[in-house]
Amino acid sequence: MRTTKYTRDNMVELLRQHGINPTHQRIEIAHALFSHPGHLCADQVMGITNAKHSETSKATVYNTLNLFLDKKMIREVIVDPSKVFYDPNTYPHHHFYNTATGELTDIDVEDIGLTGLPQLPPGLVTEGVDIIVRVRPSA
Amino acid sequence: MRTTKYTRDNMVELLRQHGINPTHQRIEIAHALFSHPGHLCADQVMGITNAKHSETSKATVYNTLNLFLDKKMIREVIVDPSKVFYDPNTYPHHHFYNTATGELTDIDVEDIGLTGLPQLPPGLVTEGVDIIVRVRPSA
DNA sequence: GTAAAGAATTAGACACGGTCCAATCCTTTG
DNA sequence: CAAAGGATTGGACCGTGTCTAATTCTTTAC
Ligand SMILES: [Mn+2]
Ligand SMILES: [Mn+2]
Ligand SMILES: [Zn+2]
Ligand SMILES: [Zn+2]
Repeated sequence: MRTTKYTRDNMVELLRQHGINPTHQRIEIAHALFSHPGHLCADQVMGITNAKHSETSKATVYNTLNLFLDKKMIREVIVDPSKVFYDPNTYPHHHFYNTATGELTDIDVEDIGLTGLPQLPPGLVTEGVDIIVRVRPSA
Repeated sequence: MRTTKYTRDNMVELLRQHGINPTHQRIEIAHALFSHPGHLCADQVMGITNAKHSETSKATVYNTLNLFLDKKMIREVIVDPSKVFYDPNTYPHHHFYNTATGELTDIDVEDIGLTGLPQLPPGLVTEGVDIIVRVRPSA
């Protein structure tokens, strides 16, 4: 569990740790992602970032999210055919996905045991394993 | 393992079994899905269906795929943020996803052991569990 | 401090998967 | 055959995401 305060200063630090030049917009976007409980889509990031003063364009939001992904400062979660979710938690973990509300919830990887994955064909390596438990309201 | 021959007649049968009125277009689309080794996207379905004589519109392709999903004659696989894959294999199974080529490969569910999923919050039921192993060429 | 170079941001056009709609066509039934 | 309901259709439309050329901001060089 992370217990850091998500101040602008800490965001600058975090960006530098990932080799990213901290600009106004990048700091704001990082802050939006890390200070909100996980799993925002680009749209929401833009909304939060521009809530007070509109200062970050759509192009920059996407540029920046893709830069963060590239530098592995965040990861993406693909569960909805119509949009990507961005996840500030890069520690290995899995997800519940509420298909009714669109809500994503983390599942700690410690709890999970996964066995019996077949051997990979030669010439391939595993990039990651995603487990998605699709859930919905019971009645 | 299914060993059926995917004749038009068998497609008609299959459609009826799922309570779907078998029309020309639906038979062709079902045939495209079931006679090709799994995991086509809408685009490919349309290409195959219209390969000889163009006779099925984009609207009908999407209508029909969504109808098949509704009736659980096929399932969808969401791994690529830009398009949905349609899977004629509705028997529970998981997937390798080659992020370089976009190729999807089935993993038999028999082989897999998965333990330690946390209790669901009350009022929720599990719809399904998807395990996606993302792989890429090794060097 | 100023000028030039490089990095980042921007508006808006664009691409593309997917949905919607009103018009047409097909099939069934009486 | 006529009427009704079901299915299909072209094309407009929508939302996410990318691209581009112009602008602005930051860094470096003098
Ligand atoms: Mn992307
Ligand atoms: Mn869909
Ligand atoms: Zn997460
Ligand atoms: Zn499959």
